[in-house]
Order: sequence, then structure tokens, then C-alpha cells
Amino acid sequence: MNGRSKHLPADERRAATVEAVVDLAAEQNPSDITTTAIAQRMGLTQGALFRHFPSKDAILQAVMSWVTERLLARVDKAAEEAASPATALEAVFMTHIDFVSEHPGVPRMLFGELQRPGETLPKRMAQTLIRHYGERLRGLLEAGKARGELHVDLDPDAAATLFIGTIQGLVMQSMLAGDVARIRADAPGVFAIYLRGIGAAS
Amino acid sequence: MNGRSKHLPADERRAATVEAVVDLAAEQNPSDITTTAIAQRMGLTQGALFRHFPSKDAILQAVMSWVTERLLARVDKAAEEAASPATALEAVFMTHIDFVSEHPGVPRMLFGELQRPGETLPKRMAQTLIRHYGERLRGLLEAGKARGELHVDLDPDAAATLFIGTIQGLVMQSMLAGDVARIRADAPGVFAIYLRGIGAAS
DNA sequence: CGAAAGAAAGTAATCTATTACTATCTATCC
DNA sequence: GGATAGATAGTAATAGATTACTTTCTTTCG
Repeated sequence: MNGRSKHLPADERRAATVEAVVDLAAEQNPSDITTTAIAQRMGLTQGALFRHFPSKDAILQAVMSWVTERLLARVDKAAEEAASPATALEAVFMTHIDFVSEHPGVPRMLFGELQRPGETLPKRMAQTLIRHYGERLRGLLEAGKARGELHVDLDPDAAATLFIGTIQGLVMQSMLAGDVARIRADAPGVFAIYLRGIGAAS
Repeated sequence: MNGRSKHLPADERRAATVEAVVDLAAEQNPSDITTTAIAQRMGLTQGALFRHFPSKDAILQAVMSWVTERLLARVDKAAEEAASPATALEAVFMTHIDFVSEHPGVPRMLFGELQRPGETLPKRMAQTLIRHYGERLRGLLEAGKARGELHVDLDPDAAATLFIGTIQGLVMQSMLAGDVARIRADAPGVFAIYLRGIGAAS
């Protein structure tokens, strides 16, 4: 843990690389992030990155792993601690909002990866992440229906799509205003409408 | 209208260029669209594009003009023909869904333009488009509240954000499935939840 | 013919990735 | 415990591909 050390172990550099990419994605179009920009933010030369990653796609792959672990872990924990499906949905939402407030580049990267043509590994990881996320949502929505907390006629697939869209809309609004803080500020009002939509509000 | 003619007038080429970009945006990341790809789709050489546009940004600017005119015109017409604010909202939504079903690349381009750093002209056009769209939505939502069609406590800003997020969520879901038709198929179910959320459903 | 439209080729900049070499860390041996 | 060898991490330079844009020449069409 020497602050003066210039050579860091590989795993620490890999973690620092992922953070650099996540930070850069908050400031610019993720698909425009160059290896030079990543290295510059880390205080390294561009070529040094390829000591730790075989390719740029391998870097993006590491970022997707990072996002999957962190986001799903936090979201699952929030859901487990909730007393009922309806409160779990709210906890998941707020946890997710916290996450994208801390890392505004993440939803942009996910959206961007989905747009890539072909079948790259980072793209597949983004797809499976969102699919798993959707499955958790549908599970909570079904449970809420079974408990009578949500509307009987509720379509869980549509409700899960709208849940994700709710966050996406907040992200878009924050980009319009150029103000990340708006995500958290506007979240409660938007989610209140969603709650009423699925029948959870009195 | 000679099919054999090889030299088209400038305005027709400009229109064809815009369509080529919109089509390409449906298949790949909009920020990865190259002038070579645009020209190839039009059956031209890359350099020929610059006979009609001074720069690539000028092409994107023309695309944004095209989107603004078409989308707002269709949406305004749908709203005018509706009997009440609540039915107008539904008409606007379905019209918008029809538009993005025909041109799935458009929401991607708008989202992508918002992410660009700096202050480019295409980015500003995307911002103003979405702002104007939001103003129309807030107008309808306010009118609906005044008529008692929508919930008294409804926050029009939050409802407008969620309206846009609803569409964004459908676009994301269609990218996940790799199936554009899902946008239109899933739209009614998702919008039904939104309607209940703003208090328009009985 | 003359002007507009396009082809073909070229340019400068930028991107990922590789190479040859150097600096730093760490484990081992006497 | 200090010198040292081997492994790891980093730099600088550059290759090769791709980008937006230009230039020169040719074709098309009224």
C-alpha cells in the first residue's frame, strides 16, 4: 500500500481500469471512449493497458462483469430486506436510482452495448444482465399479485418493461438538463405514478 | 422520376441521404455510422456525399430536422383530432409508437445525440425537439387535470418524464429481443399501466 | 456546351494493438 | 540481511486500419 509505488499489481490495475471506464462513460458517449482516454485518466500510457487486457473488448467485458455483480447484489439485498413484494419493488427502484446516480455512465453503456451489431461478448453480458433483472422484477410483481397488493389484472411483463422504462426516462431527463442530480430528485414523483399504475397506491 | 437516371437533383439526394442514415441507425449504433456506410447504402462513393453536405454534422443536422418535422407534425395532428386531453394522450402515444416502429433508429439517434460532449448543432436540435415534445405533453396533462380526467394530485412534470420513459422502455425491450415488432405489440399493455398511473383509467 | 453530379484517388488525423526496451517489485540464496 | 535473478509493470515508438474530408478528373443531362 505504498502511495509512491509506480507499479501496481495486475488485479488492482484491472479494477482501476473498470472504474476509469465507468467514470468516462458518465461524461461522454460510451462508444467514443478510446484506450488513450482510459489510460490518460489512470495516469498511464495507452500501451500499458494491453499488459492487463488482451483487447479493448476485454476491458468492456470486465466493466459488464463489474456492473452485473454490483447492481444485482445491491438490488437483491434491497429486495430481501423488504417486508412485502410492493415495498420490495420500491426498495429495488430506489437502490437502482442510487446506483445510476453514483454511476450515470452505466445505463448509457448498457443501452450502447445493446445497439452493437453482431454478437460480441460484452453485448451478450448486457443482455443477460437485463434479462436477469427483468426476471427478478416479474417475480416480485407476481408475488405482489398473489398477495393482493397489486392489481389483479396486472400484466407482469408490461409492468417490468415500464419499471425499466421509468429509470430510462429519468436518465434521459437528466441528460437533457445536463444535471445528474435530477435523477434522484425526480425519482420519487415518477415512481409514485408507477406505483399507482400497478395498483399499489391506496 | 427516371429510374435509369444516375444523377439526381441535389434536394432529392439530400432527402435520400437522411433516409439512409435513419435506416442505418435502426441496425447499428448511430454514432458508429460512417460516411462510407451512408454512401454505400445509397449506391454512391463516399466522397460524393460531400457534394451535397459540407460536413458529416450537417448530415446529422438534416436528420434532426427531418425527425422534428415528421414526429411533431404527426403527434400534433393526433392530439388535435382527439376529443379530450386523456384520449389525446393515448393518440399521441400510439402515434409515437407507430413512428418509432417505422423508424427504430430515431430514438437511438436522439439518445445518442444527447450523450455527445460539447455543444454541437445536432445535439441542440435533439434537445429542443424533446423539450418541445415535453411541453406538449405537460399541456395535455394540465388540461386533463383541469377537466377532472386525470388525478388531482398528478405531477405533470413527472408524468411527462414517465411518458417518454414508457416509450424508451419499449425501445429497450425490443433491442433486447432483437425484434422491432415487439414495440407495437407490447405498447398497449404498458400504456394501460401508465394510464392507470395518471388516474385516467376507470 | 456548360453546369451539376459523381468516381477515383489521396491526405491528415485518429484508433487499436504490437514491439523493443526499461523500471520496479519480489522471492531466493548465501 | 543484503545482493541478485526472474517476473511483472510500464514507456515510447510505431504499424496498420479506418475516419472525415479534399482534390482532380470524368460523366450525365438540360
